[in-house]
Amino acid sequence: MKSPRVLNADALVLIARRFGVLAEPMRLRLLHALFGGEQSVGELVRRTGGTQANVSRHLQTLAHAHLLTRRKDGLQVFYAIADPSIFQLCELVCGSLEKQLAKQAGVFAR
Amino acid sequence: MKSPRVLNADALVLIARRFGVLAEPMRLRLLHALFGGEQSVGELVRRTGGTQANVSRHLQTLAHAHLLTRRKDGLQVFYAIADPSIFQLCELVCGSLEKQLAKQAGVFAR
DNA sequence: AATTTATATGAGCATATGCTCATATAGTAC
DNA sequence: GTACTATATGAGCATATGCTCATATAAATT
Repeated sequence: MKSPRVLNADALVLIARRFGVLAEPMRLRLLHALFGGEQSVGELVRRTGGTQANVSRHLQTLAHAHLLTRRKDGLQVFYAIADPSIFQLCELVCGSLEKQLAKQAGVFAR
Repeated sequence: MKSPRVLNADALVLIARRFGVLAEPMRLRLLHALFGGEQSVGELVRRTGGTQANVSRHLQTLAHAHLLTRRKDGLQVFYAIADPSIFQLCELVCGSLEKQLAKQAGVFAR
């Protein structure tokens, strides 16, 4: 175990923003769809069932946060996961939630 | 590496909520203050410099999300970190942000 | 019971966020 | 050039979120 970080106000704002970017189901949906690799916007629209405008906006949000890379090829734009820590982040949160829900379920399961 | 999870819409909403809880500087401040162990509300008010009302609200939010435990003793209420995955979560995000900022700094540092 | 202390909460305001529709931009094909 | 396709974006609305002030609740003290 490392000693805990000391965090100043600015750092906390940055961290909060990062979490905020991950705090939308559609953005998580997009990240999830990109787990398998680079996809075009159109492909992501099809996969997620969102509107083109909305998907485009969320992709921008993710890209501005440096969680996605953007590559333009002709008419299409391809996005891909830029920050592999996303995978671990999702694993951590999913694991924690699963444990929590299992515990809650246990209250009834006797 | 484990194979990536399959996530349905409900799961994504839960995960998004969890991230949302972490997406406020004051809540991160409170978690950070609790890294060293259980604290009373009053103590947390002093440490964070927030108002009593605001700190109390944020603590509730964190407790409702099962990230904090609540223990009442006489007049005081003590909160503590309930989910140790928080530590790893913060480490991950901090590490990722540091890397990102270092890269951005490098653009100028030549 | 009345007073004091610690915490929680209702109400209201201000700001942020997400969504949609329509339109703009940029690249391709003719 | 014109027409077409893929993506981005401005505007406006609806909802969510956070903050503060005042007040409520709950426990301890006298």
